[in-house]
Amino acid sequence: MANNIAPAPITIQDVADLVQVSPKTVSRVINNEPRVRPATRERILKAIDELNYRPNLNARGLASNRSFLIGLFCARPGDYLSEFQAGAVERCREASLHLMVEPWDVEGPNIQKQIDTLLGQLRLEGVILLPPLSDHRLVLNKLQQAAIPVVRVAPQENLNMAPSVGINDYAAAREVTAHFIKLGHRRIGFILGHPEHGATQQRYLGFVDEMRAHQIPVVPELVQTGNFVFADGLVCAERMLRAASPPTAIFASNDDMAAAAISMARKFGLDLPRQLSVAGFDDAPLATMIWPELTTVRQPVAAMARRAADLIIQLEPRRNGWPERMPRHLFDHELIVRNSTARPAR
Amino acid sequence: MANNIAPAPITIQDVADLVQVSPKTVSRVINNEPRVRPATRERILKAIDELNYRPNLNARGLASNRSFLIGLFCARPGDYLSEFQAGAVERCREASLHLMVEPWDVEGPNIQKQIDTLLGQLRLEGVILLPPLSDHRLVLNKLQQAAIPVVRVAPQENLNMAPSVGINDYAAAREVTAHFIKLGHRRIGFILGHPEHGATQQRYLGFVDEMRAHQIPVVPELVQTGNFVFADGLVCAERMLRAASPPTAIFASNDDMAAAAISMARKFGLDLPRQLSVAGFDDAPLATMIWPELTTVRQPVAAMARRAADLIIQLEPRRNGWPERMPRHLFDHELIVRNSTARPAR
DNA sequence: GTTAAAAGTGACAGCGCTGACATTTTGTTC
DNA sequence: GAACAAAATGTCAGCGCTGTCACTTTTAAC
Repeated sequence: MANNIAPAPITIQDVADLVQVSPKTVSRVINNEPRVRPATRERILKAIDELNYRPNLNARGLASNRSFLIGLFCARPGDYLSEFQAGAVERCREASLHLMVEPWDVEGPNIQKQIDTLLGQLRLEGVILLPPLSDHRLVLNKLQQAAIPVVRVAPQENLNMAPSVGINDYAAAREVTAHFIKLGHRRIGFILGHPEHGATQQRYLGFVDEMRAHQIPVVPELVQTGNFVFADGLVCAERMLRAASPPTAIFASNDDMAAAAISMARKFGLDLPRQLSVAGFDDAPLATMIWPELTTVRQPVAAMARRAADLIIQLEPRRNGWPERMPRHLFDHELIVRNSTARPAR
Repeated sequence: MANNIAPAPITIQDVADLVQVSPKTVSRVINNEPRVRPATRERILKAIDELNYRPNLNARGLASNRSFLIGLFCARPGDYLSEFQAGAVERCREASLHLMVEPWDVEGPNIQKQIDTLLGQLRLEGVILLPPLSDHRLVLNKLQQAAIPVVRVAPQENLNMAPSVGINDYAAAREVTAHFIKLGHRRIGFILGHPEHGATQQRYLGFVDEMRAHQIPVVPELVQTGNFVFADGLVCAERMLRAASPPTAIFASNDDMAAAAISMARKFGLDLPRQLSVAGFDDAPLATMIWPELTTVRQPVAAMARRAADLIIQLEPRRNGWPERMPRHLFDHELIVRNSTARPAR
């Protein structure tokens, strides 16, 4: 194997020498500081390009006590993560930051240790918290103590601890419910998500309120709790379908569980969507991979991710303190009607 | 908002002072170097723990010209990525390294720039290449020039440029094909994956060879190329089903496309699996979320990821040069038979 | 007990950059 | 064209750690 010698790395001094200025001036250009004559800036930029100079992040970080790292904390990987990640990375790049993804074991006892290590070693410049971490008190407190900018994604409570991004889950859930009702459904089942997940409460609330608004009773038997995973959806759906008076429609808190409901309905030999309408939430890729295709709610995940990263980047410069108000950035959702929902059979 | 003062960070000097040794000795302990009296090591370890000292990565990196960063390069996020990521991160943590995920635009013209930035700025200590990047000459060359350890995941060609992890796609594909044949299928369609993706060739070869071994002709009309995505699967399946003499079975190179084949078959009003058997590859979560559930091949993705990270870590210490032989780490796959495959209708 | 080798420890410079502050240059005003 | 302010640039130390090499102590050998 060839044993290529690493070429002598180019330093800020090399650039300074070439342009005949002090390293400090080059530094100013790199960091986009003002007070550099446009002509000088031009020459330096040119030299940087010519020499193909790349500042050493370690040196930069050591001298300025930065890390150029933003964390994306999440409980477990999933589709949502992938998409979110892509959006966040993109934005980070523009600010020449880097994104590191740290899957966490939320349940485990060593979350404390994990957080200490990450904050101590990495000195992250900001952290994006995906649910259910968005509402994890311990994590939030630690982060606040360390004075690290945080953005919470789809948080449950409005803790006024950090800005957040999300959609109006409540309104979206009302829309889906209204869609069912308009089709003529009255016995509507609901599958709740993970109890600690931000969206869970809001989506359920939206469902209940819309039902109430139409004076339709919410039957306890037809409200089941899943964990946002397919397997749980199966169980929940089965319970409902076995009920003395089964639902004509099921509203699941996410697409995985909705797919499970469809799968279970098929096992019960139901004709879909005639005998059972199902709606999900998220518009995951899965939604159009099953038959019938899912009626669901689309979230602009990538846009939300970009904003989240952006907020960190914006927040970051003023190290001392959060803005007084904690803005909740709400994005527009979209009800996507496909053929998993239809008028109920007579 | 509370404006917590960042506590004065603890440095190596603090530890040294407490134990009454030189910083260098503490450094030796941190880096697991030999030539430290066990008793001294003990005392230092204790002090580190007491003070809750965390070495500053930037300083460490600057002084020793390291970065403690491993890259995971991928073309676009997906389920496979999530799972892989989790496995790799886990292993990296054990070696107190960090994983950063960099989604790349493979097609784009600026891949060159991206790579330069990443290597120049981040000075990654190693890179794991996910397909189709595993076979990307430009990327591989750059990485080799920079003398950065690389592990290729599921590579197409055995370039002898870096160790790799993967399964025996060829053998697995033969097994799936044999399964079809044993059930009594003769007209079997095949949906190829992304042409640059490592597994594509091998899987197709396995299919062809097994067909040949049974003297069953491979009908050109029934071999279609997709891109590993659902939408392409639809198109490929439609073409086959429209053929003068349509297949009784379709073998798709991955689960997404298999799901598409099922979806399309349904649109043709076929009774599944009686009138059409379908098999996929990967055992994605999707495989059990559709009906009928997919017969497919399971890869031990998480284990492969761990190994990949491990290889980087192993490779890393001896900076000068690759091992002579480029080991291909092959993992055991598993044929998972579910109900998407059955005897063909008479 | 002497001696050489090996093991253990320390002194010190410097990695590449930026913060704080000093100095020089330019622009503006009368 | 002085006098001053503002803008532009430079000087220099030091961020926290490790590499190198020098030094001291222990061990082993005779």
